[in-house]
Amino acid sequence: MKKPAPNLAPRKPDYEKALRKAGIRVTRPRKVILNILRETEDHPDALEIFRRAEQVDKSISLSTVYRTMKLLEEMGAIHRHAFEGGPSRFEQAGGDHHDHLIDIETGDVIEFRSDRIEQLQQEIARQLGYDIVHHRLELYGRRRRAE
Amino acid sequence: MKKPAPNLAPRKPDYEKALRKAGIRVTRPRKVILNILRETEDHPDALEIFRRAEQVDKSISLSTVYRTMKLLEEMGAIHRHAFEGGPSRFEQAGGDHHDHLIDIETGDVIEFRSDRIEQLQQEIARQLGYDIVHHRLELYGRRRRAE
DNA sequence: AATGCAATTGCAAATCGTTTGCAACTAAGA
DNA sequence: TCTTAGTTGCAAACGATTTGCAATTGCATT
Ligand SMILES: [Mn+2]
Ligand SMILES: [Mn+2]
Ligand SMILES: [Zn+2]
Ligand SMILES: [Zn+2]
Repeated sequence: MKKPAPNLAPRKPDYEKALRKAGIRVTRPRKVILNILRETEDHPDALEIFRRAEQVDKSISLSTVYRTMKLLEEMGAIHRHAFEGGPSRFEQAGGDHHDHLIDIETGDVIEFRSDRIEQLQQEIARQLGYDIVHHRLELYGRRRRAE
Repeated sequence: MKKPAPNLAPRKPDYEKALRKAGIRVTRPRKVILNILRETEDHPDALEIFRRAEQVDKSISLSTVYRTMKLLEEMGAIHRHAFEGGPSRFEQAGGDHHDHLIDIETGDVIEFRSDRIEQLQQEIARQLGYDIVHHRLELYGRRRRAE
């Protein structure tokens, strides 16, 4: 008797299945990196992913992390963010689209979504004779002092 | 409706006066670079500014261009844009605030302004408990094919 | 299970845009 | 003119990322 997997938690896409489907080998380093990405809730950079990967498999190299990130990005499995001043940071794709507010003091990244803004962007591009392929909206701010 | 065309074209501020006022020396290389920035209508990168500067003064170095750009940025005289995939590009400050649409095929940069979006950003940040210090809105698109 | 081979790896070296150390030069006030 | 701190050009250093290459490995094939 097979038990249907409970599907309550936020969606955790099966990257390995996607890789195989794309004819890409599922190697040990990729498994490790994939697991890290599946579990993480934040926006780690390549070095941070590398550090977490090391703890699982001492032999993984930073090059492979970079190569894997690029591969996953091209597959559409992750998004790359080039926030001001720092290295690229990643997050798994698959969730709803959102933009980011970066706390310039702590570096914290807060996600938000505004359908109004998304729609206005569309209208602006259209008026200029363009179709938007993708966009980038980042708010850099500091916590408002409670007074 | 956003109709009235904003004054996106910057005036021609007197940078040299501003520099002297800030106790910064007005040297030959700086004069050359400043003139280029005052005249340009586009968003050149450091290398492009260097090339244009060379034509006026053969002895100028790329380092000095970079140093000058950083100086002017810190003074608030120019804005630096880190569009996707390329080196930083600059434009003189002083015009009205605007954001950019980048033609992903030609690299063209089109300026636009949406007070509605600006205001929505404010509201979003406020709701999240933040004050916006600055932001970045870039639309990447391709020209809609007229058929 | 053993074979064959292209895909993938770790490593080091290379790349790119940008910054920096330093000795020579120079703007600008006295 | 003198003085000196600010500025320069040059080359080397930089940080993030990419790449060449020989060794290794996934996996389709026997
Ligand atoms: Mn996010
Ligand atoms: Mn502009
Ligand atoms: Zn968005
Ligand atoms: Zn704006």
